[in-house]
Amino acid sequence: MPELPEVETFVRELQPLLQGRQILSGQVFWPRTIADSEPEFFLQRITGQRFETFGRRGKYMLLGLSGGDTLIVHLRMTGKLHVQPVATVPDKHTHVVLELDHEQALHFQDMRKFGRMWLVADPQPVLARLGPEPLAADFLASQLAAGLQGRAAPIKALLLDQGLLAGVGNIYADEALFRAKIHPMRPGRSLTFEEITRLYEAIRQVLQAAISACGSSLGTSSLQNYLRPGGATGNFQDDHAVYSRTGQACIGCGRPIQRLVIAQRSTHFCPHCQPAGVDAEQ
DNA sequence: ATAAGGCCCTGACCGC
DNA sequence: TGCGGTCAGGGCCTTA
Repeated sequence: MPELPEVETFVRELQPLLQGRQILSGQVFWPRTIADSEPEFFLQRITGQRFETFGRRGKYMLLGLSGGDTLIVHLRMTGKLHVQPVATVPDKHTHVVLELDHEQALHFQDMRKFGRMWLVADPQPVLARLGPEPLAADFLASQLAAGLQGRAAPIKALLLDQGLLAGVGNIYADEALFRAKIHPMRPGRSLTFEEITRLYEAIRQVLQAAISACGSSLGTSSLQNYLRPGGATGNFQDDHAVYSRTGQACIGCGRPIQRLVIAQRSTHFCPHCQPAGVDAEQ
C-alpha cells in the first residue's frame, strides 16, 4: 500500500512524464473518486491547465497546475497513476482519465476505489489535519515526544495517526518499531525520551531507505500491488525486517516473527528484540 | 480530548 | 470445480 516512500516515488517519477503537459479533456467513470465536487465541474475546471509543480505532503500528492489550482491525489490502498498512450482503452478499474497533449493520457486506476482526488485553489484545508513531515529538516524528536505525551494507545496505533505524524502507514510503522527495538503494544506515554529518540531516528532512516529503494511492492497481483508510474515494482520489500514475515526468522536473533492485530491492523514484530518492558501496560 | 469500532471496496485465498 | 466466508487496510465517521 502506498505510504510516504511510495507516494514520494510516484511524485518523482511522474514529474518528467507530466511536467508541461496540458489537459485537453477528461472522463470520470466512478464519481466518488472526485472528493470535493461533481465530476462535471472537476473536468470543466481542470481542462486547459498544465502540470507545473510536483510535491507531496504525507501520503498526498500535490500536482500544481498552470491555472493556479492544485490537483491533490491520495492513492489510499490500491490507487495508481499511469501515463499511457492516448489510445489505451481504460480497464474496469480505471476511474479517471485525463487526456493530455503529445498523444498521452493520465489514468487513475484503483481496484478498491478508496483513492480520492481534489481540485482546489488552496490545498491547505484538505491537508489541515496532518501532523509534521517526518523527513523535514525542522522535525525534531522533541515534537514526536510532545505528540506522544499522555497518549494511552499502543505506539503502533499512534504511528498510524496522520495527525501525529504524516506519511507513516502500516508497513513503515512496523519496520520503524523493529529498528527502534520497541514493542508495538507499548502505550505511547510509557516511552522514555531515549526510546522516542530511537524511534524518531528509526522512522527517518527507514523512510529514507525506502525512498532510495523506490518503495515496497508486496501484493500478489498487479491490481493490488504498489507499482510505479512505469509499472516497475519498488525494491524495499526485500529489506523488510518484520512486515509480512510472520513465522520467518528474525534478522536479529533468529526467532520467529510474530503477528498481532492492533487498531484493526496486522502488526509484525520480534518478541525477543522488541520486549514489552516493565512499563508496558499490557 | 482520546479511543474504539464501522464503513467503504474488490480480488485473493482458504476450507469444504 | 464451485462456493461462501474471511482478509487486506487509509481515512473518515459515529459513538462512548
